[in-house]
Amino acid sequence: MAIERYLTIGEVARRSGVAPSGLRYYETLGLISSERTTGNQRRYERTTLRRVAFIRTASRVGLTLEEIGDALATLPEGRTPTADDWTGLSRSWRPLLDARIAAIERLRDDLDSCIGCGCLSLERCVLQNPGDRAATLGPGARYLEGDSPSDAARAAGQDAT
Amino acid sequence: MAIERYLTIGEVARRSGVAPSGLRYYETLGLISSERTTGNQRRYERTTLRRVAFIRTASRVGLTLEEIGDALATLPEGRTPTADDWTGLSRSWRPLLDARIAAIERLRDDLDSCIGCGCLSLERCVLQNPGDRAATLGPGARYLEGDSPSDAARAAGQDAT
DNA sequence: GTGTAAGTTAAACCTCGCTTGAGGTCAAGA
DNA sequence: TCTTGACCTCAAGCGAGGTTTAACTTACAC
Repeated sequence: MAIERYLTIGEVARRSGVAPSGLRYYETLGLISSERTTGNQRRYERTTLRRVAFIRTASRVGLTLEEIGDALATLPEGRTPTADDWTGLSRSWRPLLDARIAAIERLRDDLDSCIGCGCLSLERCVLQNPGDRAATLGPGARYLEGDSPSDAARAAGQDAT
Repeated sequence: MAIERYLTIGEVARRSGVAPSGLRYYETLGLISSERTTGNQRRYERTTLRRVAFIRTASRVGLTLEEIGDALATLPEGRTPTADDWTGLSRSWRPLLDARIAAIERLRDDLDSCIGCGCLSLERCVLQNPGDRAATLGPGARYLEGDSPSDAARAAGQDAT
């Protein structure tokens, strides 16, 4: 049937919106793979575009590339993933997205209630005790997940006028 | 008036959940400030706790420390911020939070619709466009985030080179 | 008055998610 | 054939958001 047209790194870059350097980086992490021409240039299968789309999508939601790699590792080796393969994988992110939405909504509502009281105090303000640390949005904020629970408990219990 | 009890960096760290190193870092960025003892040790006003709470909260939502600094700069210099000061500041984050929630919801819903077909093309299903017509529509799924200028620039650069 | 926990600085180091640069090769059109 | 642009590798750099380390000094309880 149709010729299996391989894509150059530049083509994948243009179509996926990820720079060539980014694609090479993904490859070093094992997130994508490529064939090589006799001249050592990368050639990508078309399914790579879907794979990259998935990586970008998950990345935007705040997942680390390592987590994404773990998820991608569940796709079958040695054959082109079917729609069902992708469906299962997509579905697996759903609860995570829901959790993230819920967390940020809670944050907004809490902030809303703080507008009512003007407090932002550590004693009363729910903001100081986010129920869902995993709901952090950026790489930066995630560093704080290492905070010990005792820290949070102590902070919550202290007066902070 | 009650004695104005100043707090050591350790106390602020314990109560806020931010490590001393983090507090010093915030200070270098101008997000918080401190008095010094004759022995050069930092002493914080109690309002610093609120300030730090605000910084952490905003940071969790994905704002950069620079953006947070800009917001904090609107607080009055030279006097303890009142509840009203804080209220105004909190209110100013509301649209931002709403926007973030909307973005993630959209991501989730798009992903959801893809579960139906398993494509993950998000904009135009590749499975339904065997000729990869989606490729002609420009860089991939990035539109979901609202196409930041840097993304657009990078994509454009790719096309140009 | 002394031991030690807590504080100080500057600078180096860390993770993440890439980009940039140097130095060189490959592929395709005029 | 020549030229040009796209590609290669490897190493270093960036920016955000901090932490760690080294080499001290201070504060305070006993």
